[in-house]
Amino acid sequence: MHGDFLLGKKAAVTGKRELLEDSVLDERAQLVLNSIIENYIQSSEPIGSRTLSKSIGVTLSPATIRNIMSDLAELGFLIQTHTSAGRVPTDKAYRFYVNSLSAPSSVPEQIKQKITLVSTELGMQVEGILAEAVHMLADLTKFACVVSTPKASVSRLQRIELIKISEDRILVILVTKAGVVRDKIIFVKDSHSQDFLNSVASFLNEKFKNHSMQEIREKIHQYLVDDRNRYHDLLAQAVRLGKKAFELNNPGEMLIHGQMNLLLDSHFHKQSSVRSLIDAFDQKSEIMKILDDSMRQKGVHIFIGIENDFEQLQGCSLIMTSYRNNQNVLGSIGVVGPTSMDYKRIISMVEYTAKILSETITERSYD
Amino acid sequence: MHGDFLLGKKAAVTGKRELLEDSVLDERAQLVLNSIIENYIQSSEPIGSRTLSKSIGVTLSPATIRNIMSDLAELGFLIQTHTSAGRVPTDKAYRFYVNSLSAPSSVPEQIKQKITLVSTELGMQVEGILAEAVHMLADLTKFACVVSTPKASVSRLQRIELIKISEDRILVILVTKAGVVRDKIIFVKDSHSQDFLNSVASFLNEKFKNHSMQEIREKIHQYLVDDRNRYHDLLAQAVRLGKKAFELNNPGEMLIHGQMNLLLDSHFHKQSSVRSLIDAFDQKSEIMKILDDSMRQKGVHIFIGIENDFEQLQGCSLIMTSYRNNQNVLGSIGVVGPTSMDYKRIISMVEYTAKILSETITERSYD
DNA sequence: TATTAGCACTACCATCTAATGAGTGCTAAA
DNA sequence: TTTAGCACTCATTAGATGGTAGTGCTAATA
Repeated sequence: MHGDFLLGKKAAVTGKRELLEDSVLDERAQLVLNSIIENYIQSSEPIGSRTLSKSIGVTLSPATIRNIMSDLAELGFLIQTHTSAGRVPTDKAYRFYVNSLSAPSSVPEQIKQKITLVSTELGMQVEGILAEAVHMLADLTKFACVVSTPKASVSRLQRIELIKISEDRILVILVTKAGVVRDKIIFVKDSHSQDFLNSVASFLNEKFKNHSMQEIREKIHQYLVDDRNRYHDLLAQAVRLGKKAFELNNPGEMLIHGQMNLLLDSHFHKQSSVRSLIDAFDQKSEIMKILDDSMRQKGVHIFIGIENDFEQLQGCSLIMTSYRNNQNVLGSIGVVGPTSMDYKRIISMVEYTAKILSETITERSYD
Repeated sequence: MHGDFLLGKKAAVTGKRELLEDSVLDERAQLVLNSIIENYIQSSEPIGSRTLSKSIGVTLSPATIRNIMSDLAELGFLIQTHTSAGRVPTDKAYRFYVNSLSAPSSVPEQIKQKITLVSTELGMQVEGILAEAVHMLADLTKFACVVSTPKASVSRLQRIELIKISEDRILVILVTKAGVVRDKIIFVKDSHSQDFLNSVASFLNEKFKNHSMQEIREKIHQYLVDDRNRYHDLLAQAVRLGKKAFELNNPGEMLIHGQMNLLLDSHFHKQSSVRSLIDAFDQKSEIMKILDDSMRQKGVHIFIGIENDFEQLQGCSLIMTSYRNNQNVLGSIGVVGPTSMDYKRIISMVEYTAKILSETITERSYD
């Protein structure tokens, strides 16, 4: 009865025990737990036995529910903020809830209409489309939203240009099939004429067009370990410049939007873990790592609270998935929100947005 | 005795009346006013007569100070939040205060050491340097910080590349002397071979290198209004493609950092004008306009609260100045903070940062 | 045996009250 | 012109209070 969604790292490790406990929960306990979670997602207020007894479908007296709740609390699914308060779901409860979602619910037609990327019409590049997507998803979910720009290493070369900037600097421009333009400067010892650079560039273009950056790096490495003297000067130079040009040095970028939404969110507003979240966003690298990881496997990835390796994110949940063109997985997009978010809704939105994003980028790829 | 800083728009309009009132304030009143302002900048709490009587250098009894305060309130320099509270400076008071700052105070050596841009070392491009600058300034001031990327229109062409993407799409890459790489896609009716595009590009490069985008647009316009038939086919095509390629369409970008700082700032925390500020940042266009404006005139530009044309910014103050390379003014950088910010300190920091930024970018310009 | 009703108990929350204190304005004296 | 003194205002704080939503436990019930 488990869902399609992959487990977060921590959850995956403790998978067996959870399974065990899942089966320990009888049907009624599951009903109560899910009901509490859904109520809490709506209201952000602790749920009491009386409230639940009314809102739940089946007729169960508050007392009965209290007993069940007490059991659930003992199993670690619920906690009380204080003695006489209602119960609140734990991260473990959310994990249980998410796993029990059988299929990703479809996005309501009304929302679907809002998820469209219009920037296609303008002569907009990939980065512009990503910016629009991240903007839209943040507005729609009212949480923070992140997207990683296409990894250079996986995408294929469309064209390389070498432009002489000064005696010792060359501007390298890489255009990938995915529609991303990357530029960087390399430093050289010997001065080259622009004409020479043009020859080198056209050599590299001829040789490496349509190859992935990864492949190109490997091939160049090959050339270099081969006895260099066999090649004439142009080739040797081309290879040497090429090595520098294709070195991956930019760690990949990431766009964020909607951090402010989190600050205004009632749930974060109460518990003031905001500060650490802000730091997490400023630091970027950790979130980048998570985005990278979720590129590697298919499907939607969910990290709930404590499951996050990065401590400062342990107060919230992340929902991530990858986007692609027709050739490669390019990057990932996702949402950062409170652990008490409406998983069903957000998951479907992230999924659908990634789908639309993939389609849009595929259209604009240079193939 | 007025300072070097330009007045904000509103203030410039009402300049005469202010001058009049300035002279109405006798020396003692000025002392009291400045003292209140500086106290308030420190504490963010309304200042009472007794407190002031102690902290002020001269010996003046609370009663006397009360009389002076009462006058200042009548002139619109102070307000009370409620009957029995101390006095708080108005925007008008800040304007008076800022105008009375004789010279920009120098940045403490300790801070100067923190204001350095290290990204130069890496093969980092202009945008990276700007990102670092905005980051640093935000961290230093603990407010929000904005910077506009170099305007394409003012900077000079280093090189243009045309790359065939598909039958009807051409990727245009513009490299400017300022070190900015811009790319965009243009759509064409007739298909061209890459060889043909190369000829066109080399023609445009030869013809327009070192000219500003503005000039280039004008020249192309000239060609077009001349009788086209006089030119042979290549030229005609080149001009037509050039027109599209050099059309300015990207409205200019802007980088923001440190919005979060504002949310945590005690002063904004109290009065909840935060929401509108967030909107202002999301909307970008209005802030962009202010950045643009402050490119046009030299010096530091200060907009205090109500002086801002954009309503949602009327709860805060902006301090802006331009940065440049050795050829042109490229863009501007500045800080957005509460009206009760420490103007002296912030102004000097913005100024110094802009200076360092200009130097760094000049070093990296392609001349 | 599982469920439910009843009851005592707990802790939060909003409301009220009174006391405190920082501040003002005004008037009269120096 | 400056200052001291006094009455007054209003925000803030601390206690006290009643109400409410919740729990756990026990005994009765189906």
